[in-house]
Amino acid sequence: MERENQSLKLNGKKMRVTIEDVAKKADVSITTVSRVMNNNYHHISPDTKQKVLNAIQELDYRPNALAKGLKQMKTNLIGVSLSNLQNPFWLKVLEGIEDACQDAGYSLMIVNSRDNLNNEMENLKGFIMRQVDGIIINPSIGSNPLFNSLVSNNFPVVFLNRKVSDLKTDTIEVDNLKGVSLAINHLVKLNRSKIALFSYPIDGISPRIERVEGFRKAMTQHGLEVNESWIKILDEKEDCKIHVQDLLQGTEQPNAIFSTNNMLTLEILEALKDLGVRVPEDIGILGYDETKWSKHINPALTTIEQPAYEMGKQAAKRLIAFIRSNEEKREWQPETLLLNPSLIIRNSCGEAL
Amino acid sequence: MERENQSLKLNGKKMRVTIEDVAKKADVSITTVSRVMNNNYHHISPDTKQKVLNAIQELDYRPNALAKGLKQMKTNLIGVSLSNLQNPFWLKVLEGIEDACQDAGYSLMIVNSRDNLNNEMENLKGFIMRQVDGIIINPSIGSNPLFNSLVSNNFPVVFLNRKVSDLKTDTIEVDNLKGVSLAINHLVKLNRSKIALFSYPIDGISPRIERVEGFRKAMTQHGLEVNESWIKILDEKEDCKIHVQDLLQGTEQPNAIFSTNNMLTLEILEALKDLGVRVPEDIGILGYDETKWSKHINPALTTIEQPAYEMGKQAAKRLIAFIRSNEEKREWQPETLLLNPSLIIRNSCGEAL
DNA sequence: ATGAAAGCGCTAACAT
DNA sequence: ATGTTAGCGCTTTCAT
Repeated sequence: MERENQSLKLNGKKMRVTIEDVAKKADVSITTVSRVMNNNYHHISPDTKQKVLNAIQELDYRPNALAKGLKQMKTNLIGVSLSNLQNPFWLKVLEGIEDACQDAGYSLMIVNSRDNLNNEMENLKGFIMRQVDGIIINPSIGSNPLFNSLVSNNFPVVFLNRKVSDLKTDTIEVDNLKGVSLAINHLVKLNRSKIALFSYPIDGISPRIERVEGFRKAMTQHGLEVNESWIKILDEKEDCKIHVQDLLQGTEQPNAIFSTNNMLTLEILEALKDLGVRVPEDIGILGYDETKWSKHINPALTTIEQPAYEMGKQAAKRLIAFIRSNEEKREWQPETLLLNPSLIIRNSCGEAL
Repeated sequence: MERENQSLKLNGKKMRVTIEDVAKKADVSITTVSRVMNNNYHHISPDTKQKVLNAIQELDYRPNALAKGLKQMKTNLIGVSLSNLQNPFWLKVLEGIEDACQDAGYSLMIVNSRDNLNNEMENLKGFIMRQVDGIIINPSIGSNPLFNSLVSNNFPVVFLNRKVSDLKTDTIEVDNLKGVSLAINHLVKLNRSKIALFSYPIDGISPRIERVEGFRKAMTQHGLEVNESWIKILDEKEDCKIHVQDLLQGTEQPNAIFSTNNMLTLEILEALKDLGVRVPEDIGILGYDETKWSKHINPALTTIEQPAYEMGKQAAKRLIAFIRSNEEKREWQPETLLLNPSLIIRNSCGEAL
């Protein structure tokens, strides 16, 4: 084959500069080039080092990560699989992941499974084939059979937010029971104890389970009764207005709505506005997750804040420790980290009334 | 080396199943395995094919994409570099990119340069080293010296939204002049012709330039005068309230604000609220970009919508065509695609008054 | 219809 | 201090 003009443009096609080209230019062996790049092992004379550095610069050489990864069985790539990138909460998480990974020299491969199990499986397979060093995953709906195989193979995975039953894994969660309790306490304190709850379908998703369960628990603790018909579970595609309407047509009416999801909160607010119901005069609303817009909507939203950035940061740190531990053939003990939510008080529950 | 128990778990360490393992299990050559995987070339007897398929399944084999990519000089990976993932506009774009790429069998490597030139350069270098087949980039602030080298090497790149001067490239843009004209027409029609403009720093960013220039142009066309002190340029870290205050303290006051960025709009709205200025009674506001929250803020925002999803989709399609063209050693003619914005009328400009 | 072998670009023993 | 060489796991030419 035409082993020669490798480093020339072939009819306008991109040239690829390889380590060999650098070696030739610097008049050293490729090993030497490799060594100065990774400033590895044995001392190298300042002279040759400089020669190599010059050659690299002149040729604008960039090592082929595929070759390097193939050889080293390590890619410095971390796969991040998120269930729903549209939700700004996850972008905050992502920022935490990004920062922690950048510090440690890892790049990210981010995929969006859009709460679809099939997408998630395809994405994970892609990660595996691309030989990522580890995976951070916010599981989508449904139980993914691949999780089991990953975990039992001791592959570095950290789960985010949603617990995966039966698996002993690293998981970063936010204390949902506490979050809900914060919310209900606040409402009760404001004499808004006739509380309705809105949630997207539970579908076995742990935070959703915990928020609804936590709701019952918190209500009970306050000696309050839970009106089952005030627990509204609805699909993302469903018309929220119908449920809100239904809620307001009962014999008795709630004086507060606890929305367990930030996107859902927007839907509820719109329905309320359409129906001419005033917030917070007629009904209070308390949301989950702080967002860019929380304080700008009308009225400014009282909400449970989750430490999203921190969550991402911790997940990445944990994963990287996991990866290192595997590299050094040490044992790894999975752990669950529970972060604390907090309450941001604004005006949507009638605080200023 | 212990070439044997390759496919066994080494003290809990993940096993790697290779093509060789499959070949052995199916009692064929690795070539044959490769062939059935890629159902390539020569016919293979149904018998052997089935044997191989079985072996693959039993071993849960997944080909190593690094090795494959190294050999084929092709990764089926597309790098996406965005200037600001926090802005929901870009997530919509991303969705379009995702859909188009998935259809064509490409995976994405998404990075967030956070409007920082250094990050952007590092991210691009990472793309190159990882041998992505092409890059979609929304340039961050500043001129990136790498662009030149990419483009002149005929490397498949598509630019999004921001034009890169002097380079003959594929670029997908939205017609900013038209967008601004839509906005100003609307305002004038509502007798809100004393218009102030808010923008983030121009910094040579083409859509910002065009929106401000377009503003002047549109005003002139309506025979309106541009009050220079009403053109407010401010940094993301700056306190927006000061500028709003300043605006309201002049001898003459605007009756409308045209905000050229969706994040900025939230800031302005907050400042206005803090200052006790009513929207739209005292002043109207018209924003750029439609978002999830646009209709939920108070009052519902009248805004210029950009076809974000379409933008992403077109960019990806264009890039993939570029890649294919290179693979087939055909000539490629870069083009600029100009998409159309539209006006979404709600209540923030006093439409209902 | 199937297989042997070269080689993609790199790193890491193992020389010297 | 530097070089030689054997792979990493795959695809692809060339044999058979």
